[in-house]
Formats: sequence, C-alpha cells, structure tokens
Amino acid sequence: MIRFLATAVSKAIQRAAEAGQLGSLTPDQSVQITPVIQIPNDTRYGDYACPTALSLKKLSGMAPAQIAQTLCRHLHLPNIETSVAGAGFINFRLRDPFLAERLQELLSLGPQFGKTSAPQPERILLEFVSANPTGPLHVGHGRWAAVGSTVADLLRWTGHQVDCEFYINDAGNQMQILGRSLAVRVKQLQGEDIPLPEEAYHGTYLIDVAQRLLDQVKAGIRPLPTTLEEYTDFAYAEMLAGQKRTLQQLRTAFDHWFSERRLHTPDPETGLSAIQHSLQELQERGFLYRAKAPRGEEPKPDAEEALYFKTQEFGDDKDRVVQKADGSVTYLAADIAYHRDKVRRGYQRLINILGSDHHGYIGRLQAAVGAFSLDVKLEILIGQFVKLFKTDPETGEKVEVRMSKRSGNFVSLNDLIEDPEIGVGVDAARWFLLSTSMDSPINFDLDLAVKQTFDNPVVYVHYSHARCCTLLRRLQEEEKVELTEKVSLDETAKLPYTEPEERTLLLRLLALPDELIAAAEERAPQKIIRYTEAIAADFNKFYDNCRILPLLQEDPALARARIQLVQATRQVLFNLLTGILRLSAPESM
RNA sequence: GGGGCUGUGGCUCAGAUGGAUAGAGCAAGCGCCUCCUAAGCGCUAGGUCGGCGGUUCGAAUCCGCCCAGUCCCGCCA
Repeated sequence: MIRFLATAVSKAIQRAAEAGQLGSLTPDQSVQITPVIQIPNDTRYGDYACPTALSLKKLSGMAPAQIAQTLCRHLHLPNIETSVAGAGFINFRLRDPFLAERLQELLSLGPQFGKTSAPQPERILLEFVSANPTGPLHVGHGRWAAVGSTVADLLRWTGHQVDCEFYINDAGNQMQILGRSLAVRVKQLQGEDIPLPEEAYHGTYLIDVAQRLLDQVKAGIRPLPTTLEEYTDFAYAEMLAGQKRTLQQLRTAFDHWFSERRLHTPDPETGLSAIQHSLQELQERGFLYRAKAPRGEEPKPDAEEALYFKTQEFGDDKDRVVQKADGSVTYLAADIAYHRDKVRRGYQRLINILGSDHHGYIGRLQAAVGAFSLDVKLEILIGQFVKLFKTDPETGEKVEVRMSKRSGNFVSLNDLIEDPEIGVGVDAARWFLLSTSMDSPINFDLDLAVKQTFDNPVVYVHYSHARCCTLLRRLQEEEKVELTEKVSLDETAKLPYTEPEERTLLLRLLALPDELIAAAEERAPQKIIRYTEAIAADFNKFYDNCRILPLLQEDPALARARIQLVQATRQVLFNLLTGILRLSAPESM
C-alpha cells in the first residue's frame, strides 16, 4: 500500500514538473524525489498521509498547500479520496470498493498474504550466532538466533533468497583447553583429586559430558580416550550437538554449518589450505606487506617483521597482521579465507550479525570482502548484549550478573527456555528476545517476575488468535454458517460496517505487506512484534464491540462482513506467528 | 585518550528515517460478564523525550558541545 501510494505520488510529481506547474522544480529534479507515505496518528486526517509537499517548498519556491493541490490534480487513484490539509499534507482515504478488493485479496491469498516481490531481489547469506563449540549457548546467543532467523524470514517474505549460516569457531587453542578441561573432569569423576586449571572451562556442564563419556566407556561403546585430541573431539561433538539441539528448540534453522577447521586443512591437490590460498591472492592483488609496524606507526624497539593486510583502504583505523613473526596465521587470516569463500559462492549480499564487542572488526571484515570483490555488499549488524541482573536482598540494589563461560557463571539459553525457576518457554523466549531493538541492551532481572512479564504479551496475542479460531469453529459447527471468502458490497458500493473498530482492524490487517517490507528493510524484527500486538489490541476491541452471533438472523450481510474480518484476523495472526516470528498459534486456550 | 551503542511516565521498552495532540506493556486507582473466551474492554493518574546551544515553516528524531551508563580499541580466538 505504502509502496503503491509512494509511486503514485512520485509519478504525480514528475507529471506536474513536466507540465511546469511546480515552479522552479525541474523534471530532472522531480525524478530524484522519493515521497514519504505515513499513517497519521490521528485517523481523522485519513488512512495515509504524505507530507512531501512540505519539503518541496524550497525546490519549487511555492507554498506547500499549493504544491499539494497541484499534486492532487495529477494523482489518478480510483477509489481513493485525496485531500489537502494543514500546511500542505496530502491525505488519502481508501474508499470501500478499494478496501473490499484488498480484503478479497487477503482472504484468497490466505497463507501467502504478506508476501511481496523485491524491486531488486538478492541472493543473501546471513551469518549469525557463530559460537565457539566450547559450551552451551547463553542467552546472548539466543538473541542473535531469534533475530537472525526472523530477519531471514522477513527477507524471504519480501522477495529475497536467503541462506542462513553458522560459522563454527572450532580452531585455535580454545579447543585444546576444552579437551584438557574434559580430561580433568573425567579424572575427577574417577576419584582423582586434581584441580581444574585456571584457564580451563569451569562450567559444570563439562561434568555432565565427562559422565556421559564414562557411561559410554562402561557400556563398551568407546574406549577411554588416551590422547588430548580424543578428549577434544568428544567434547567438541557433544558441545556442537547440544548447541544444535538448543537452536532447533528455539526454532532457528541453519542451511549451512561452516567449520573454521576446514579453512586450515590443506587441499590434497595443491597442498595449500584455504587460508594460504587467500593470502596468496591478497599478495597478488597487492594488499599485503611485510613490516615491523602498521603503516603510519613507529615500530617498537623489539618489534619483529610480520605480514600486514591493508585493511585501512577499507575504512579500518589501521592495518592488521595476518601472519605473525613466527609464521603462524592470526584469527583474521581465517576470517579472510572465510569471507573469500562466501564471495566465491556467488552471493550478492552478505549479512553478519555480531555482538557489540565486535564493532571494532567492521573495518577488517569489510576489507576481507572488499579485497576480493567490488560488487558483493557486506552488511554488518551490531547488536547489544543481554544483561542479567539480580536484586541484592540486603541493599535492594540491582547488581549485574556477569556472564562468562570460563567461570561457568551464566544463564544458558536452555535455562531461559525451560529452567523451572526462570524458564519462560520457547514462545515467550523468542518474543522477549525479539521485542527490543538490536541497538538497545536487553536488561533481564532474574529476581523480578520476568516470567509473567514476558509471558503476558505472548498470551495476549495467542488469546486473540484462539478467540478467532473458537468463534469461527462455533459458527461452523453450531450455527452451521458456511464461511465464504467472497467479499461483497451493498447496492451503494459500501461495506456494511457500522462501527469504527471494524475499519480500524481492517486497515491494520491490510498493512501486513507494508509492515513486512519496512521491518525487512530495516532488519528490525521488533517492528513485527509491535505490529502483532497492535493487531491483537484492535481485534479485542472489535470483538468486544462488534458481536456476530446476535446478527446472524437480524442482519446477515453485516454478520458475514464481520465474520470475514475474523477470518482475516486469524489469517494475518497465523502468518505472523508461524511464518515470521516462529511462535505457536494455538486454536483454543 | 579514541570509537560504537544507549539515555523517553515508578519499572521494561516502542516511536515507520524531520511532520499534525509523544505511545504500549507491567505496576497503581476506578468501572464493565443475562450477551461469540473477563487470559478481555473502557476510564483516571503519571512526561521540561539526559543537559545546553544550533539548523527551519516544524526536532524525541539532524548537527555541535557537555553529562551519565555500557561495550570495544592484541602479532587472543
């Protein structure tokens, strides 16, 4: 709808400019203007409004109200009433035949309603979560999982092709530490009195893993590991499987699981690893140099020569080392190889969702993509963390609980979902993780009645959906009403509605495609949360004010029109709940 | 010291890219079931949108400075 009105206004501006009716605004300039269409907060003004005439004042040298009048004359919108109000707003009011047509469209498209095609469809690779396989996922990972999966769905609904990818950080010495930690836990279970080294993973989850390992040994499934490598492999497999389970539980699906190790493994044909290939290519393209310090910096007295990547050319604040003085490669080298791989897989856009602690990495990642392709766009979404608080029983003050895998002091994603004390279930967990803009941290007080607080809005929406279902079921089964999808107008081309709640609800439901487009373009799932809540609120007001059963005999036309609103509400809520937010949609409560 | 993000009713947060009278949910108070689910609806109360200045017809939104919170600034991964 918004896109439709925006193009209509855009064309009107062009036509008016070509006719020389917009003062000093030239036709060339007129093409550049992208009109703003918004929903006024006071519906008396209209269903949609366009303030663009106001901003054209300078370019045209005309009074905004006059511009608006001119544009109205060039707008040819059947069944939409246009008017000029205030300082120069163009207000649009959708007439009943138009609304009926849209409602008809909604009902016949059903589960497909809301899908749009993109002006420029893209093949997109969306990377998110990408945790180390060294422990259970924590609540913070859950945030990226919920946001990532929803952004992916939003992009798909708006006409893009999206693959979701999890980059498994399974290389580096953290994996050895994991193996060593497990070995100690096993020995402890066998009765040896040895302490866990300081740098080990202290979380109690490794005790469970150790127990499972011993159980398997006892059952003769496998021998007790004899090398560190075997311990590492067992722990790795267990951790990864656990993470996959949790993500699946959170209804987050990945198309690819990309192992970092793969980048370090030499290709049997060339004998070179993907990392070595990448560095070679960077070398050939002139992006590497050997020095004792990055360009523009004085080397420290004891500095040795290392291999630097010119990340500065891509907006980084200084060049970065890819190969250390001792010949080993840095973590960035793996990232370079990884992003080279992404580029070579033919995507037009890469989107990475990262935590705010990674904001300093934007420059080097842009370099890792930019050095290999000028066309592939890399978009990095930085999100703030989930912070946990506890209320100190003595002082009554809120204290932050530090999450750390090393110390074992963290709330896992599983806890949030199913812990008897703080667990809120999958639906409320997803809702909670999606409801706040990524730019804001989520503050989560473990002692407050968070369970109810986050449960409540989900229940509200579920309740509305269930009300629709129950009502429709009752109409069919008890009242023997045949549901129809055919929308009809009366002899004066009016919809039979009588109450303001009906129109408000209808307009809200018809906005689904617009809402999905806006949320997808801004990568802002929280907008869908707000929108879903708004539908539920509009529906409950309608439900309270506009009864149906008493009308079945008295006013069948109105009853039917209201039933269609219920059908439409059920459909839109269903599409949002199951298709975008990945929540359940209960049919009764 | 430099940078990212944040600062909006008592609490948790929205605010559609600068628009018409700043919104929800919890918490508080009052009212509404003879009537399709009261897990609901209506009403009341609560705000100098962190502060100061600027840009213009118009600012919570853009710019500058300041204050506060938070995260980052490795030849770690």
